This record gives sequence, structure tokens and C-alpha cells, in this order.
Amino acid sequence: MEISRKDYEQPAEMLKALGHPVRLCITKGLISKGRCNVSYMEECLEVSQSAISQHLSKLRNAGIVKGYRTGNEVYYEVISEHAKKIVNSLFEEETI
Amino acid sequence: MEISRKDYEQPAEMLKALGHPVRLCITKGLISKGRCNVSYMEECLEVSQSAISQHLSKLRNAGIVKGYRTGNEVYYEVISEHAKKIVNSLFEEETI
DNA sequence: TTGACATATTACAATATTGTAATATAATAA
DNA sequence: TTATTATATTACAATATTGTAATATGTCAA
Repeated sequence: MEISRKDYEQPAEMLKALGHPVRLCITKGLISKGRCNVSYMEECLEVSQSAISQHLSKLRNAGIVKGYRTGNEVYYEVISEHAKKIVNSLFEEETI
Repeated sequence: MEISRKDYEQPAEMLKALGHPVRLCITKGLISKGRCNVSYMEECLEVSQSAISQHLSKLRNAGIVKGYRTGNEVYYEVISEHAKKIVNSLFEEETI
């Protein structure tokens, strides 16, 4: 099967979405903890509410995370297996 | 070992470098073929010489590729194991 | 030397991304 | 209802990325 130019656009978009320290941190955190609400991310990362929300929006658009509302909080989790693999491989412990 | 905010900057930079269709394509091509010179990439991707060269510069700065001059050609290859893992995991055949 | 080829760099305009501040929406409590 | 808390969206200025065109550098052959 030939890979065409367009086949690189989706994967590139995912990498681009992960390619920001705050979004990578959010994603890694969600992978470790399973799920997490927005206020927690705010405190944890010391980034403004609006900024966090906009980063989450990019992660959502790239198909990396999904949010579930519970009461007046929204819990996010990582839904992309590719993203999980990528992030895990970047932060794997170096087992000698 | 605590992971601090700064620990996300380097990995994020690598992902960002890979997060462009042309650079992802170059990187995947180099992984498949082992090595390749710039003119070949130009023809293959139908992207201008200058653009290819600037993309290669970003990949170099991110520590993803390295170039070796041979005569008047420069051959590139992927030197980052992380990048190899990431790209391979994105394009793995779905073995059912 | 000069010319041709391969690659890199620079300059710059167009576009995209980022963060902050302000505002909007949604759910709940009083 | 109104107030409060949690999250999302919008507007906008600052900055970064992109591609094209032009120029520079490096290597080889004549």
C-alpha cells in the first residue's frame, strides 16, 4: 500500500498537538492518573484557566482527549492509543 | 524522581519538529530507506529546495537527523531513537 | 581559474499559535 | 430567582512558523 502525502497530515496534526510543553504535560498527567478535571490541571501546572481550556480544546480537536461532565466539573481522559504510545515511549524509564 | 516543567520542553520540541507533514514524511522516508540526499527528497515530495533545506534544519536542531556530506551531496539519516519509535508506532501495520 | 551542481542561508510577506483579559455558558446551592 | 463555582469561548496583541525568492557556500570538473 502506497502512502500518499495526505496520510501524513493527520499523524502530523497529532504530533503537533502534543508538541507543546503544557499540552504534553497535561497528556502525560492524564495517562498517569487516568482522568482529571480542569481546575486540578490549573493548580498543578500554574497555567491560567483560559490557557488550559484552550490547550484542552486543541487536544480534543486532535482526537487525543475527551471530556466528560460530572456536575459542574469536566473530567478529561486520553482516548488515543497512538498518543499514549508516543508519550510513554518518550518518558519510559531507562531500564539498563 | 519528580518530573519538572522543564523536562517537557525537550520532548515537546521533538514532537513539534515531527508535527509537520513534510518533516514527518522526510523522517519516515529516512527511517525506511536508511539514508537519503536532499535532491531526492525534493523530487520525491515536490517541495522546493529551500523549503526542504529549512525543514531539515529544524529536524537537525531537534536532534532528529544528521547530515553527512559526500562529494557535493549531503546524505541525511535519523539519529534519534525516540523519533524512530514515535514514527514507527504511528505507521505500524495494523496486524489483526 | 570558471562554470555547474548541490545544499544552506537570508529576507520578507502571509499565516498560525500563543497568552491574557474579558465575557459567556452550564450546573448547582442558597 | 440570584449567586457561586467550573469550564468554554472570544478578542486581540505579541510572537512564531511557513513558503517563496534571492543569494551564499561548498564541491567538483573542465
